[in-house]
Amino acid sequence: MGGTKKKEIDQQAIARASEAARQWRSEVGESKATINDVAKIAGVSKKTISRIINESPYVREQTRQEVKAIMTEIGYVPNPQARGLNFSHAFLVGLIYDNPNPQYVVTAQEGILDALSETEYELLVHPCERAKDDYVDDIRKFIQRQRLFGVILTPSISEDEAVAKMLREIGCRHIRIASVLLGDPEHMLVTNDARGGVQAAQHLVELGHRRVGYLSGRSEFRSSGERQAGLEAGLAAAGLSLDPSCIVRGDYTFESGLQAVQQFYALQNPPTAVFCGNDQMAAGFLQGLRLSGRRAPDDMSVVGYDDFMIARHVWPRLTTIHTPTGEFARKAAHRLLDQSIPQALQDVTEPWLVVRDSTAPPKS
Amino acid sequence: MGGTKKKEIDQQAIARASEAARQWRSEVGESKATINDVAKIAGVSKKTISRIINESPYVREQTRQEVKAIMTEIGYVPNPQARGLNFSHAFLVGLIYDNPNPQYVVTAQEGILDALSETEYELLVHPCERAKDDYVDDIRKFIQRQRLFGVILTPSISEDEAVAKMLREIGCRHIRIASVLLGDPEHMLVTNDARGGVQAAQHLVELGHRRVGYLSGRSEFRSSGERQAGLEAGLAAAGLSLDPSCIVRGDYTFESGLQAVQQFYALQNPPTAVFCGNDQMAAGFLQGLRLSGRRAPDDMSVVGYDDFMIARHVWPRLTTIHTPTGEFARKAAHRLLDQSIPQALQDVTEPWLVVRDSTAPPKS
DNA sequence: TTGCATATTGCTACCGGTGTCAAAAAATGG
DNA sequence: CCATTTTTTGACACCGGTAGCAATATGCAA
Repeated sequence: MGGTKKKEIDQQAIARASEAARQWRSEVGESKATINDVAKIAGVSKKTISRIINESPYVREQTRQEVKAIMTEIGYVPNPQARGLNFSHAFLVGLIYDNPNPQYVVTAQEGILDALSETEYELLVHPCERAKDDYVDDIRKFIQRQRLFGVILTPSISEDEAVAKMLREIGCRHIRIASVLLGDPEHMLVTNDARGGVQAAQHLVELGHRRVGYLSGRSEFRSSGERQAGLEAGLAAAGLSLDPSCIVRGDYTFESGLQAVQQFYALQNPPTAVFCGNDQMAAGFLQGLRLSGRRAPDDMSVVGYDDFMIARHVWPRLTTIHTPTGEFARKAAHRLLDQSIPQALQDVTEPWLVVRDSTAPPKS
Repeated sequence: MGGTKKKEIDQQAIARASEAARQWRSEVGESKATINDVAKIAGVSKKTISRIINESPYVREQTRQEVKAIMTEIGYVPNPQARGLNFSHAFLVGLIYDNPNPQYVVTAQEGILDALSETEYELLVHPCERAKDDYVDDIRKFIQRQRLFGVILTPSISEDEAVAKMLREIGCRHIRIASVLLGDPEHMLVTNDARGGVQAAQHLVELGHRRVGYLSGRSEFRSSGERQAGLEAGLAAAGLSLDPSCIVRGDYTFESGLQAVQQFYALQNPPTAVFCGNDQMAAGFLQGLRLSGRRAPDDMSVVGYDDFMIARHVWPRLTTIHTPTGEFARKAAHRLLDQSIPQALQDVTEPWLVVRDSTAPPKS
């Protein structure tokens, strides 16, 4: 042991430092220590402690170890506010979202928190309403007030160029998770929803469907358009096409899925399968089928998108496209903090198909 | 107008101050202003500005208005980090949760954010795992590192006395949202789940059910016990009782609801109605019924708890107990910040029954 | 007009860290 | 051994605010 450094480390000195810290703690009690306390105990200047906190190379290894021992002993943690005051940013990351789906929000949140867990950063959540006309300003204030280090945006707010412009202007670091590349790739993480659409199309085509409908989501969400584009591409690859009359407008809610059933069956030539823009609508669609005395997949095959819990809770359980939301969120956080992306996340770049019970070959 | 104050306000002076601010802004550009800038423009010391920020009464009304005009003009916002450094707490509130239900988390979160929206506080989220053996320490570090102003806890972590004890020790303000009164009422917000159980019982009794089962949730959650106790009390009021054999253990997940069906039907005398500890399990229960060729409410009535979205998404739609989660969260936030509770929230103290399609009189 | 109480305001130190730059200590070379 | 270079360290100002207390301004009674 030892000898890997230029100098031998004086373990005794470290033990002595540790002992001094223990004594300090017994004298002062449980009060939270500051950098000054650590400096006093270690008998060095606070600047040296600061260097150790910031992992500066200009500290003798011996000194570093003694101070670290003291820090551990007295449970010293640098005050992020004081640090932030100098760095002109807080050690806080913001999550800005307007997605109404709670599962999306929580999943993204936990992904980010997971990436942040080993750092000194914490997560601030900030829902926003694009309906309000001052939402861009609201976000700006949120960032500037708390001097955020950076923000992560999720659809649909991530797809809003007005927000992106504002972020550029105020010089706020950011990562946008969106279904398609919009601005500087540097700031984007693309979920590639068109690929999911293609897979849905392939699945349905393989089952033998020739006439497929699409239930779109809210137009502010690019994802809806991307998923549709993917569906069209997938159908085209099989020599099929998406009949415009087979496109029904939804808004990503359960209710819109419910109502869409009537619209599809009002067509003179209804499709045999419907690809829904998300699971919520697909769940509503299934309920709508049942309300009209029909059943999936016997009367119509249904494919969802997202693979959230609801997909397994409905009956029949939904065939859907799985989006690795949590993984994307983790990636976004790592990117935001300029960390390397863990190997396990490297490969996660695309959605994939999950086949359950809501799809089958067409009856006729 | 005017004259309500002892002194007349010199509007011209205010206009002049405003003009000076405008000029400063045009000279300096978009850089963010500090208290020093404001002081310089106003021609007073920064302490005076500080007084105005903190709404000290020891400022001449004239001065206050001039300075406020300047602040508005240059868009000055005090740096919460610098302020926090003095107040020895950040302007941050933490939400500590371990509830696996995304909808619960998001609803609570948005309730808190709503209450916080008019304040200078922001919300930090912190999920935790009680399974880990250092979770109390983890929470403590979270609070101390960021110098949180206070925290709001939700079940089940809110029902953990070890955490409450730690919070008391480190002197951290906190509000615990729980189903039953546990510690100091000062720090508790009680959702009164037993009342919900009573209502479920009453509903089923009124429909004519004489034999009712209970599907319990995870034992760390007091809510499960409370809901059961309410059910028992409600049945007792009608001269009925909860047969211990009719109590099946679940864990609040969909899957446990699914599996519970078999267990109830394995009884030699199955109940005609089952009260499930939450909606997720009730949804699973409905699916379990269907998988075994049965239907609610024909073969069995099912009541859920929470009234989250899932209750309307399943088929038949769930009769359930509505918990005003968001309102409780808002209340908690107001209490934490020592604000008065808005009138609209005053009355919201108890859950209520929502009748949908999963309950009906027993067949036989 | 003076004298004293009260209302306003500013000076200085400090919260807990970091940047700059120069000094002190240690290593190197001849 | 001394001069020179490289490492390590510390003194001091400062980040953007707040606290304590003294200083100044103002009001009012006498």
